[in-house]
Amino acid sequence: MKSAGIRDVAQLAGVSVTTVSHVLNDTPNMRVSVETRARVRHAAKTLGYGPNRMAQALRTNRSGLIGLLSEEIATTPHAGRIILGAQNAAREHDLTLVIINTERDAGGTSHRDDVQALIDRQVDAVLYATMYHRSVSLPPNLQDLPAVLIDSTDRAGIVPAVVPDEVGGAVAAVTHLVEAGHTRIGFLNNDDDVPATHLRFAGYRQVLQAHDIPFDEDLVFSAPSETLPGYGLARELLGRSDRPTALFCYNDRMAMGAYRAATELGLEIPRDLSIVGFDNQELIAANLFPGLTTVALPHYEMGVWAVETLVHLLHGEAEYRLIADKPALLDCPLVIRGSVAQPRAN
Amino acid sequence: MKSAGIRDVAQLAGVSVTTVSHVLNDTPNMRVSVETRARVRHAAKTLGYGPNRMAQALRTNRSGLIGLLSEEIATTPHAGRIILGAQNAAREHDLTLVIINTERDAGGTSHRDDVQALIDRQVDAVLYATMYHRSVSLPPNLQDLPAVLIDSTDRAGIVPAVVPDEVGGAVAAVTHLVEAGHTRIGFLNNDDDVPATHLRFAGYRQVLQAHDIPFDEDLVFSAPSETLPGYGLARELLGRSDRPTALFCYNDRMAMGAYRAATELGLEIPRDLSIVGFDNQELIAANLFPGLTTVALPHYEMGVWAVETLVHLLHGEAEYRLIADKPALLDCPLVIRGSVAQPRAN
DNA sequence: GTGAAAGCGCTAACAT
DNA sequence: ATGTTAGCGCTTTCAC
Repeated sequence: MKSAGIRDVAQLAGVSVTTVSHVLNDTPNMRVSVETRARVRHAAKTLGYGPNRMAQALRTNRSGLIGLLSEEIATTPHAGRIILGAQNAAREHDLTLVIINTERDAGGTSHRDDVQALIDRQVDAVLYATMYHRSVSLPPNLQDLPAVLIDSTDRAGIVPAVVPDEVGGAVAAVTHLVEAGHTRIGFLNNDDDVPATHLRFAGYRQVLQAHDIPFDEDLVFSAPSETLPGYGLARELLGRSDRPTALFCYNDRMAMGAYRAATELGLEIPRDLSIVGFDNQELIAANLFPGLTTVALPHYEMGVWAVETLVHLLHGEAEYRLIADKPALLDCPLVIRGSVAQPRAN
Repeated sequence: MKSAGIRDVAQLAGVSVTTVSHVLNDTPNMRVSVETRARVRHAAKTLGYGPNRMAQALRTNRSGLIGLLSEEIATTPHAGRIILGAQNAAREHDLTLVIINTERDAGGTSHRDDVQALIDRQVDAVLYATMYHRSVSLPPNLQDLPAVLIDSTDRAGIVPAVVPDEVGGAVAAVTHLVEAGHTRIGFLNNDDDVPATHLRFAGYRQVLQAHDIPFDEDLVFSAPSETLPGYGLARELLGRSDRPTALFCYNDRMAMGAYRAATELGLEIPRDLSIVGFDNQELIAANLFPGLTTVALPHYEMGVWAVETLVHLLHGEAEYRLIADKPALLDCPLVIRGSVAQPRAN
């Protein structure tokens, strides 16, 4: 049994397909009597009618599909949260998400081809998500379509973008430490030249300054943002006689390294050393002991924001064209677990 | 400028739309001269022609969309790997993946509704993925469509399914330990009544038996498969005077707990204690020190397998209807890092 | 307040 | 070897 079509509904309701279409689409200023509407709605429900999206798409030239071009879906749970947010928001607007994975930093025309694949599939718009916050130059054919960037900014400043409020997150983290009573706060930073490196550092300095704590450059170390380098840095920093009482780490992996260093040095967390991380990677943060207090990245929220913005763009709301100017900043909330306490009285 | 249609190509090539359609679709036993074909192809390329998928779908009643219904996309990286595999395989067959997230164990008709949402969107088939290996009963409306289960089996045995070869993975893990010289091997098992619990245990016993190592039930402990319970179990098992020289852990999180227990007891891994995990959660396994030797779950491969099977199903290849009988088992390879060594000579 | 009919871009049965 | 044409299921203009 093939599923019901609009004419089946029309027939059952004893009206024309036109009327059915009007009623079911709530066509603005249609003129259909209340009883007729009820009859049509009832007939549709009885038959379990749902419109054929392909026919609709063909006719209206709107597929209802939105493409999500994402880097490295597989590597981190972050992509999952973006997808989830985007997909939930899409459903609200009766849009469907189609996903294409793309290589990071793939050479040549790879991204161009991925965008093309999406265009070939008649997507109405595209979401372009990178796996860490950075500045990108977009494939030229992305210009043909409404688009929104997630977790990166358009080098050319044309496409609206949404990124985490890195500074705000770092401020929240370091403030938390300061409010617990710490004044000697080490910072284990990333050494890549990416926005997060500079912005989290800026947040760190900002808090010190706000609390009149002198900035001490001997407390700031940089290395690749992995567990092992984090460990190495922490060993060094914590081995000193004037060791800091707290550590702010660029990310949870570095914090994991710091945990190990602390353990080896006989420092108990949080009694002897407070630590806060960044990224809120559940697998790490929730499974360390004690649980790592860290800053969450708003991946879910960025997914939602991006779809909402796309919807506005699709509706042609002019003001949204302008928001490309400045990327939207989304809150990075602090997630408190058990790795922060007052510094030990000396 | 709206994109070229088939008649533009026809006009440019000086042929009819039929011919263009035949040529571009490589329609079986069409009769078109070689020169004409070339002319058509060239015209298509010149115009940058790509068929309108919506029109195609409407006409052929095949959308080229396949729905992936996945639980908890956001929670683990596992979903990402399934998506990636499925998406790569889909692209090979010119299929597009549309993703819907669904709640785990959602009550009532929720899964039914999710499947319906996919059907409403004219997907040709659906992939149904759960986040851990188990047996499920499927929403009734899934029967209307070709479907394949990923990481779970159909209680009713109707739908083809693919799951990890848990026994094989456990065998590989424990064999690795035995071959390193261990004979007292503890097992930290999950205490949930899920297939993996029983199958990994079966693999463990199987290896012991194959090597004439007597099974000692005092070496097997169960608890929820989290870090903290893993820690507790390991403390207990390793605190004994006749402690095992190696631990096989149900998953990497429990192994992470075991690492902590070992550290606290002054046991150095792998010198004093060898550990093997399961799941290969990179974030944990690669970031522990030393790196955790563990067993990888074939999520990517299951995604690929599922799409390939779906394609066969869609082509109506009868034999594939039968494979629902027995779920396909995919290899769980051992990933060797640094947590296994010979037992220390006494 | 309602309906007839054109047509979105394509495929495929049927002519020629 | 190539062309004509109906029609997929819907929206929308226009007529009544």
